[in-house]
Amino acid sequence: MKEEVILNNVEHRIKLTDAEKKLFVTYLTYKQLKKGEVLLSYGEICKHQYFVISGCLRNYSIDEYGKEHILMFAATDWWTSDLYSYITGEPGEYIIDALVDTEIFMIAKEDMEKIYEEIPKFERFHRLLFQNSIVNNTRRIRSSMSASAEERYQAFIKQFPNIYKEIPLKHIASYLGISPEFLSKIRNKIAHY
Amino acid sequence: MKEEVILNNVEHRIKLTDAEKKLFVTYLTYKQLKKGEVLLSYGEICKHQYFVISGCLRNYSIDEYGKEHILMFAATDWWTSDLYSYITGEPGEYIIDALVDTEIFMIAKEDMEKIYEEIPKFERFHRLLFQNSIVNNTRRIRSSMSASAEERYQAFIKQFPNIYKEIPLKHIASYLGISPEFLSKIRNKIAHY
DNA sequence: CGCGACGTTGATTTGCCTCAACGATTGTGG
DNA sequence: CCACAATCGTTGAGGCAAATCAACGTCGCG
Repeated sequence: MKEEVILNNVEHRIKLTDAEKKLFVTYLTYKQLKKGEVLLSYGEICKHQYFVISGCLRNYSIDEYGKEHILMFAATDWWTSDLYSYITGEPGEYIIDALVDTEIFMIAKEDMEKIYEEIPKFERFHRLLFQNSIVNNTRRIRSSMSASAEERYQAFIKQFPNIYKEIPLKHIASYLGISPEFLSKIRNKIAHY
Repeated sequence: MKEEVILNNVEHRIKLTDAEKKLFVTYLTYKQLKKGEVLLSYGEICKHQYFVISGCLRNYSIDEYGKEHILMFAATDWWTSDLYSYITGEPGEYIIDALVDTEIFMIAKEDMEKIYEEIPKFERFHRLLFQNSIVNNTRRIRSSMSASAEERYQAFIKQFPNIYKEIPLKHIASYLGISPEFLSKIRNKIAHY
């Protein structure tokens, strides 16, 4: 059951009664995305939190020269969103699309507010989820300041051993903040020790 | 009153009754730091959240070559901590010290847990605080990938118009992830249009 | 006063980018 | 099922942003 995946994810952080589980799943919207399909487009106001059941999403922005910069990937069992737009209600500058065929659950913001009221434990859930995000972001900021491109690539492979085999190299380069050509050279160098 | 500064900060996000305010302030520990004094040293387990009443803290790591990288500044009305160590209970890799004479409130982790129990609204408070952190981190990650050093410096001045005049240039360079020499050159260039 | 921390400036080096060309693979329409 | 296009990864030449190294002037402070 798809609902079990998301319930497991939630219950990893907070305990729910059967009644709460039942209530929670009523707020979920299931959606399938084809490879390449856009979930949130540029300038759109982000009104949902997304949970990936299977597949992989990417969350990226486009700079003034038209270059893409991937902020995060979201594979199975991950949450994603454009939190800035979601919080402020202003148009977002991030795009979310599917790198492969993907299944997700969506929760609308107004439903999320209801959930906070009806099951206050979810405040805690999100606090914990966000704490975790901050730790990851911190690690990323740190490595972008102190590590070379090669070191960052090695760290990426360690952190996402599944993702890096399944998606095009250019996306990894975009996530690492380097050019695809240069990543190719790094890879070649690593292969020859 | 110093307590008013922190209560204002909290009430900016959640409403508290007088009883709750009274209870909350009993958990606060006041502390004064001299310029250069270390609040959290390398390898220490971070057991507190820190709130700056006046002055300025910096939160930084040291890489394998001995170079410092500033993760964040915390000036008046800001919270800081080593969230990774705080959450996991493992030794931290960040150092927090005072850039100028500084006054803070500290809240111990075990007291924070009590506060969550006694005033559940604080779960919400921290969720909101952390959401905000994520938005800031996201902005920083994005700009480190798509903006030049000069652009980042300009953005820094805009974002922290007070801080940048009061602390040594080398700290700003460290925050921006560039060398002090290069920042000096950027500054010079800007001064001549 | 003299020392250490800081900011500046110039010369040189380097990590990574851009551009361009080329095979290999994948996808698509006829 | 083939032909062609599009996408992708690789490789090399040349360029640029920023680092490193070194020397020097200034200032605050013990």
